Amino acid sequence: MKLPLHQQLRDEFRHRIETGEWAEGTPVPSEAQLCREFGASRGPVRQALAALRAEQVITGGRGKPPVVRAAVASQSVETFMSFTEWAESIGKEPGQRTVEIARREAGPLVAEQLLVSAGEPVVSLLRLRSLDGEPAMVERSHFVPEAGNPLFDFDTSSGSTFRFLLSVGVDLHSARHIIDAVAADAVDASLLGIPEGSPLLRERRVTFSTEGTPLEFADDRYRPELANFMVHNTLHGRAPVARVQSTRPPAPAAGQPSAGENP
Amino acid sequence: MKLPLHQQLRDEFRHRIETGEWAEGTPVPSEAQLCREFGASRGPVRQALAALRAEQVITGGRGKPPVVRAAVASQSVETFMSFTEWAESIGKEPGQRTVEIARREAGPLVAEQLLVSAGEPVVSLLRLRSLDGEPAMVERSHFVPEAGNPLFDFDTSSGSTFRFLLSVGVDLHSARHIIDAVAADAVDASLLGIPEGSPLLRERRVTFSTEGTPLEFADDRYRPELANFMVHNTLHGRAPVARVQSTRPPAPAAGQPSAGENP
DNA sequence: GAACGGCACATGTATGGACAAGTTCCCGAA
DNA sequence: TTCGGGAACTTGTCCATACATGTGCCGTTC
Repeated sequence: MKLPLHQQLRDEFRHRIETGEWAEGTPVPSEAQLCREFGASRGPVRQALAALRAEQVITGGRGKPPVVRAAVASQSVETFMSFTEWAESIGKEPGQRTVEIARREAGPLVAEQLLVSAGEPVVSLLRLRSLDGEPAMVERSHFVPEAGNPLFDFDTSSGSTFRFLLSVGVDLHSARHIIDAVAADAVDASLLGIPEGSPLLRERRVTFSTEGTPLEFADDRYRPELANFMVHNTLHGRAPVARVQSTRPPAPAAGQPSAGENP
Repeated sequence: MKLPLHQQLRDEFRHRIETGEWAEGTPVPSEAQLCREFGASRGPVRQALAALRAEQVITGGRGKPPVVRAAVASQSVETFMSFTEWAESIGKEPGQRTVEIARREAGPLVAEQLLVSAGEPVVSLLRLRSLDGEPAMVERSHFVPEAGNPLFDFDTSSGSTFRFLLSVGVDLHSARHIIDAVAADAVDASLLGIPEGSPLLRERRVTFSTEGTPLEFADDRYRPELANFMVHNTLHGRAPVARVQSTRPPAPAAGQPSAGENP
C-alpha cells in the first residue's frame, strides 16, 4: 500500500460509517481503542478523525467521544449532486419522465461548455422530474459520448442517472454550479404545468472528471416553490452548500397544478 | 492568554498575511524557522498552517514551502457577505440609494426569522443597489435594534453597511442563505426598471452572532442578468460558494432601463 | 556548455510520551 | 433519597525525535 496511514484510516472510518457499522448518533470507539485495533499511534488516528470532522461527518469535544452525525449532514454532497437522492432524503417520491434522449451534434453553447468542437456528437437528455408526482424540475443534460453512451443501456425513467453512471465507472468527480433565475419558456411551462413567463430557479452545472475534463453540462430549472438552495457560511472558513426543500409549500393542500395554457 | 498555542499561531499568521508582512505569492518562513521564532515545536506550527491551508489561504507541497495565495481566494467570504466588496472585486462601481430606513414594529415574518415577538421594534432598510450606475439589486434588510441602531449614525447611501457594522463592533459571525427565484413585484419593477413579473434571483439571508442569535434578516433580489451564485463541489469534501458575475451580459450596450410602469 | 548526480533543506508521516481539561459514572456521606 | 466528590476515562494540547520523500541547487563530469 502506498497510501499514508492516516488516509487509510480516514477511508476505513468513512467506510464504516457509510456501511452503518458505526451507526449515526452513536459514539465512535475511543482513540486508544482505534490505536490498539490498527496498531498505530495517536497521530494518524487523530489526523483521520480530524479529516472527518472537517467534513462534518463526526462531531467531537473535549472529554466527549466523537459522535457520528446525522446522515443528512454527511450526504449533503450526494443529495446535492443527485435529484433522486435529494428527493429521498426529504421523504418524497422522486419521479422522472424522459421526454427525449438523443445523440446529436453539439450546438455552440454545449460545445463551449463541454470543451468539444461544435458539431461533435453529444448525448442529450430532456427529463421532467417530479416530487410525489408533482412536476418540480425540467432537466436538460448534455453528456460527452464517453459518459453519455451508457445511458442508452439504462431506463432513464427508472431512477438516478447519477448513481447509474457512477456504477458503470464514469468518473464523476466534481462540479461547478451557477445558480440564477429565468422565465419559463413554452417548453418549461408545458412540462411543469405553470404559466409561461413564471420565474424559475435555474442551476447550470458542469460536471468534471478527476482530471478536470467536462463530462456533463446541464440546465436544471426548478419551480421555486418546491426547491431552493441553502448555504451556510461563517466569517472565517468556507461554506458548504445544500439543496433544501422550500420553506413555504406551494399551496395549502397539494392541489392539481393549474393546467398550463400553452402548446 | 488562554487560547491554545496553535490558535494563537494561526491568528498571528493570518494577521501577518492580512497586513502584507507575508506578501501574497511569496513563500512563508519554514516550519523550523517558525518553531525557533515562537519557541514552539512543530506540532502547533503545523496545526496552525493546516488550518490556514484548510481555509485556502496558503498552499503547500512536499519539499516546497507554503505560499501565500492570491487575496481573492481568502476574500471569498467577505465578497459573498458584502455587496460592496463583491462589486469592487469584479471591478465595478458599487452604488446604493437608500429608499427608506425606519424603526417599526416587526411583522410576523420578520419576527419569526429574527426570533423576536411580533410587535417588537426592528430597524428596516430598503435600498437599491447598483453596479456602475445600473440598478442591480433590491435589498430589504431588517435588523434587531442592537445591530440596527448604529445605522442611524451612518450614511447608508455611502458605502458598505457590512463593513460599518463590523467596525462598530456588531458581532456578525455567520449566515444562512436561501436562494430561489421570484417574480418582480411592483416595487421591484419600479426600482430596477424592469417589467413587473420579471424573474429575479432572490437570496434570503439570516445573519447570526457568534452565540447564534439572529441579528439581520434580509431579502435581496438580483437581476439575474447581473448576478448569479456559483458553487464548486467534489464528491468527497465540502463546497465553498461565491457570488459571481453573470456570464452573459444583459444587453449589447447598457441601454437605459425601460422605465417601470407602476406607482 | 549541457546533462547528470548528489547534497542540503523542505515538508509529510509516524512514534511515544506527558500533561491539561472536560465528561461520565459510581459510591459514599448527609 | 439526594447531593457531592472523586476516580476513571476521553479528548485536547504540546514536546522531542526519527525517518521518508520531494524540491532546488551546486558542482562534477562528459
